[in-house]
Amino acid sequence: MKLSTKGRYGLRAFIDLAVSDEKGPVSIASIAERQEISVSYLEQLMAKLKRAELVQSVRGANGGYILARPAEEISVGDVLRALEGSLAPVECAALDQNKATHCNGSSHCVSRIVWKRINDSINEAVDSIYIGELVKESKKESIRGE
Amino acid sequence: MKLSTKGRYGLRAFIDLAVSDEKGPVSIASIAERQEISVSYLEQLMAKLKRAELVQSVRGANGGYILARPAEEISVGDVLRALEGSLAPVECAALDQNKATHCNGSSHCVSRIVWKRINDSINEAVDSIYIGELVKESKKESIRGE
DNA sequence: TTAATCCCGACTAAAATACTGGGGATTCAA
DNA sequence: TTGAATCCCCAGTATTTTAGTCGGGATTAA
Repeated sequence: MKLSTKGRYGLRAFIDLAVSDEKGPVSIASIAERQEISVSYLEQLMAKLKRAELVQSVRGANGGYILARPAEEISVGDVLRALEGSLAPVECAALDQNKATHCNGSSHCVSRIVWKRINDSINEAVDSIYIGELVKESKKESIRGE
Repeated sequence: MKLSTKGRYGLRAFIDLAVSDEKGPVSIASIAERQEISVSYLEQLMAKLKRAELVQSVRGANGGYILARPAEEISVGDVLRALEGSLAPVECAALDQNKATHCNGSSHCVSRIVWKRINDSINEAVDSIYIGELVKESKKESIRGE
């Protein structure tokens, strides 16, 4: 049940970007340096975030990435799903109750009740935290000099 | 963020066992057949469940496995953790706030707030469902002939 | 025109997952 | 007392996924 480095690095990178967003485009190179992630790997992560329309890119010299929407309107769930795909612990948990194909030939799969509950609770957790909050938190800490 | 087959098959197997528990020891072979899991793979899963003292084994002919405690007292969390290890989405989420080594050299890791929240919500979900409930659900359905 | 950027696809190494197989130990029952 | 039905344990292996690397191209500000 581990989150991959896509999600882990990607969220860190996104927060980093959001913190500096107001100062204009933030380059991959600068994020990579601060967050100690390789540039080429980070490129792939940013591409996913762009495809999901969470960031916009600015090409050419002095370019970089900016948020596509205010940080207050982007949830952690948006970011993680863009990076990881569905966060469902098991495929069928994300599907509609009726359309779900039954797991094994026989009978309705009882454990699906469990997968559904886990799925819902994960989504509720990530969709209730917004990047804006994390940015605030992050700025608070850098003032304290941590 | 996917659960591995250990957790998926293992929970199914556990529920299967719990449903038949009252009729005496349930053999791996019979669970494997009903749940369409290979015998040797299932052996490994049962070994984990035994180590976690969730089931007891009865060796020899007519042997098999029985629950170590009533199904009402075993949570889905107990079973999944026995099979999968920690369900934390990221290592540090499970650690104590203070003892946690900081993720990268600099500063306190803000995204840890997120990992912690996800971790808590997963655990709350799995620890609030008991195998007993799933057994009841399962019996209900087989009566209805599903 | 050049340097700083993003962009893209292909490749690869390492790790994790999902098994398979063989032989041994126990115990019931004929 | 023997044999079949069990659990038990460990080692091997194929496949898939992850986590990256690499090389070259397109765009744009200065």
